[in-house]
Amino acid sequence: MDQLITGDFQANGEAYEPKTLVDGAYRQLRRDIIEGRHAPGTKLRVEHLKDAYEVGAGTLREALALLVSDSLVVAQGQRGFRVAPISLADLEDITRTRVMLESEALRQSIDNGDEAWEGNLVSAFHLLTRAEEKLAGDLDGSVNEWEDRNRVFHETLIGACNSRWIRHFLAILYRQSERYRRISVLNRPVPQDVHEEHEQIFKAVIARDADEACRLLSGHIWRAFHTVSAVPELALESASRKVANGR
Amino acid sequence: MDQLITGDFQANGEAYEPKTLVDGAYRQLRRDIIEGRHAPGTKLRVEHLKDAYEVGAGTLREALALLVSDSLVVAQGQRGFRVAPISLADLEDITRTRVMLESEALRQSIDNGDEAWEGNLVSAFHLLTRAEEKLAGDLDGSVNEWEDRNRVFHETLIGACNSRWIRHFLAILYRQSERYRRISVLNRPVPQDVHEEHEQIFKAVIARDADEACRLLSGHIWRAFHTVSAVPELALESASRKVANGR
DNA sequence: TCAACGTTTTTTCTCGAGATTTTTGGCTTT
DNA sequence: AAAGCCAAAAATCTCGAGAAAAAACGTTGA
Repeated sequence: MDQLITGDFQANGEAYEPKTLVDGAYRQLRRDIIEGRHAPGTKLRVEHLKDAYEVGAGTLREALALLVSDSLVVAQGQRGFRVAPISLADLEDITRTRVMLESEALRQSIDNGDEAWEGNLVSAFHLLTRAEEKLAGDLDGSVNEWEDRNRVFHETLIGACNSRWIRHFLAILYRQSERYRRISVLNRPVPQDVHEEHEQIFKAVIARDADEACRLLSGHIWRAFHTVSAVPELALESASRKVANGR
Repeated sequence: MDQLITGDFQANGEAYEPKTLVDGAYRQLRRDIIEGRHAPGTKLRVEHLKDAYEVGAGTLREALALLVSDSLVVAQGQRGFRVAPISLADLEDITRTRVMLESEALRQSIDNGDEAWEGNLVSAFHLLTRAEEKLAGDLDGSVNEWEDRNRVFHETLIGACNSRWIRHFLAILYRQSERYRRISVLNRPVPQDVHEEHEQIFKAVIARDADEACRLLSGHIWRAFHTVSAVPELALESASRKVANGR
């Protein structure tokens, strides 16, 4: 299978070697936006960024256009690109929509999943558990590892869902969520309870109890929302203010 | 409010004046793909298309990148762009996902909608009815008008849904559906029953009967799926074959 | 002090040409 | 005849410079 340039999750977690400069710039930019190095609402000036990412202006423009796919960047005709703004209302919308889609996807996954899928899930859960242990041990740089494995775990949960469109939309929403979560993680580390939540979800899925699994998953996603919304509004407010100022 | 370049529906149905060449090429290309002038699976050669759309190569590339947002175009690293392929399985997935999202959206819309929204809906239904009369009269060029007004009607139905993300996803799915519908319309005109279905949905919504409205809407969308799937598979098959051939 | 206006500066948008990769087509060999 | 290989052709990808638009800034006048 060819390498398609899309925002979807990759089937395997292997390292991805960008085939073109556009693709490389696209991935770097996406990462920098999600991890907050480009603050929400700020302008993305091509002249400035092309040096930072070491590509031509046209190349960078194309990468930015691709990022519009993921709703991480918005384009305003004749006035350039800017990082998609954030707000608490938006996060609530993301959360609600994600709960709806992810519940449906999990249900389908539990229905369709074979033993190979179960195996993948066991593996993903194990790796996530290890990452959570390291996180408690407060090792530096383990946050990125946790983020990766958390993503893979959620991705694997719905991996046997046979609706490509639901998975596509969830990939977009997950990235959006990650952006908000990164902000809240700066102030407060991942709570202890999260591991227990993951474990409960894992057990319910293995037991093929769809109702219980969806109930737990919904609670899990909503709890993440409340964690972020409890963060001093400064982060969200300042972002909005930048947008209001228009620069 | 500024003009954002996104694939979402516009709030008003007014004519849109493209602000940049990229934007213009994007809209023209989108239309040509949806209406089947670029067959599913075919390669989109920049060298060839830049003349047809009268823009530079870089500009066209950027427009193509924007079309990836809508999943109407897929990019393969180092091997250019091509029109997103179609298949019956894909249409079924689109339909199922759309039913789920559109039901939820309609429910929210019925809950939230004020009288202004009701007014818009009455207007949209009236215009659609007129278009359907013309269609029965077999006037040429009325298909495009019907498509427009059908889109506006569905758009208005969920217009009072306050989830921006659901509306965003539905806009994408609607465009995909339209693509399939255009193929089936070539062989068979819009069935008579469709008008009656629209009327029933309209009445249920005005009566604020969410359950009944969703039931009717789901049936309506699924019926469209069955209409397309009844079409001689030739259109879908040939498209798939082109993809398999890789050119 | 404030508002309006015209100039300067910055930034976006666009194009054409060159380098790299993929694809095509023909040729040889088994 | 089929498979493999090499050269030619086409297409993609990339860059830098120039035109058009928007934003910033200082000046003038009330």
